[in-house]
Amino acid sequence: MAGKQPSALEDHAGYWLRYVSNHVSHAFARKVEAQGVTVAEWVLLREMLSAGATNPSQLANAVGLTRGAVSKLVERLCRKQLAERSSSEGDRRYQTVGLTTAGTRLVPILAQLADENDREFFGHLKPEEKSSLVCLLQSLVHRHGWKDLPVD
Amino acid sequence: MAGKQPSALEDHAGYWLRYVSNHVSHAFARKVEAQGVTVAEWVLLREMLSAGATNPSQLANAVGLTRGAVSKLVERLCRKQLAERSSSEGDRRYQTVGLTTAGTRLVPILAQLADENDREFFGHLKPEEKSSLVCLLQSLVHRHGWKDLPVD
DNA sequence: CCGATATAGTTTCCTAGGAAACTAATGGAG
DNA sequence: CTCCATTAGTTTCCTAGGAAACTATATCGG
Repeated sequence: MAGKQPSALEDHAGYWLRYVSNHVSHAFARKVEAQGVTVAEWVLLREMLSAGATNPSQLANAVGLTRGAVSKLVERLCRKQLAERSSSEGDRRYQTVGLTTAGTRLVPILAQLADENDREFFGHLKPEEKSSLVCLLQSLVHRHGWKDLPVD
Repeated sequence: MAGKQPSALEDHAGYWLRYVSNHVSHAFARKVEAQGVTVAEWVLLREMLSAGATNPSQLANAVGLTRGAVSKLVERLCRKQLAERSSSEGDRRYQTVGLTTAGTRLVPILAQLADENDREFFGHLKPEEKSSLVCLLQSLVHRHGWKDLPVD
């Protein structure tokens, strides 16, 4: 008798993961929206602060977006005066993108919003609960050899 | 001296959550794609199996999508012969949508793919690790009073 | 009974990002 | 040197879903 019901949505850890992740991300999106940027833009801006001036391709690689997506994203950031492109003088196929002064000033503000968001949702956890959650997630990343940083 | 660096992406639990969630969901998306459906369609199909014949609005409510999105989704499912609409005889504003025979047959297959996906990513965890993860996530859902089921 | 309001579902418009075609520039083989 | 392959970045096309306008129906107050 193969009389088992098909499993329900909530029977899967992946369901709960996505459920919570979507809510947390959405809440963060609304926070950064107040600063006029999207989550993807925040990711790129933060990456640019770490990396210094880089190429779009390296950014794409670092954040797990396609070059096409990064191209559009960089364009948006430039229009918002948060980043600027400059053509490198050597190989003329390459560009260099870097933060503007305004961009550099904005990153810490966004970082604080990220901190707040994390506190809002995970702040009530005991330190060891939170760190075991993060460790578990990191171990999954490591175990499956994921290297990129998928924004979506 | 406010000499602290702005926090990095990886400093946030939300980052790891989204990172893992995106990968797990994406892997699942590729699995169900082989059956010709999307994740959102799976969610709706599974919901329709549980709920029996319902209205689009109730579905929208149950899965946390807008009515507009559900309208399009139902249309797609009908075109794929997995669901069918019928106008209820009472209030003519209401429709009833239900699974077709093909839809009913597909759900268990998709459920199995969901099971496999969960095993692939969480199967290596000790039972108590997995259940503490799920419990933690569920407690977040409860704590923040989230009621909907956001697909995206 | 009639007009105002509310509700179910649809449609239109918009944004985001992926895939893949395309452009420009480089480098390498002959 | 020339032609071809490769690489960086852009653009076009496509899909998905949200917001809000829109249509049709129903209900309620007078």
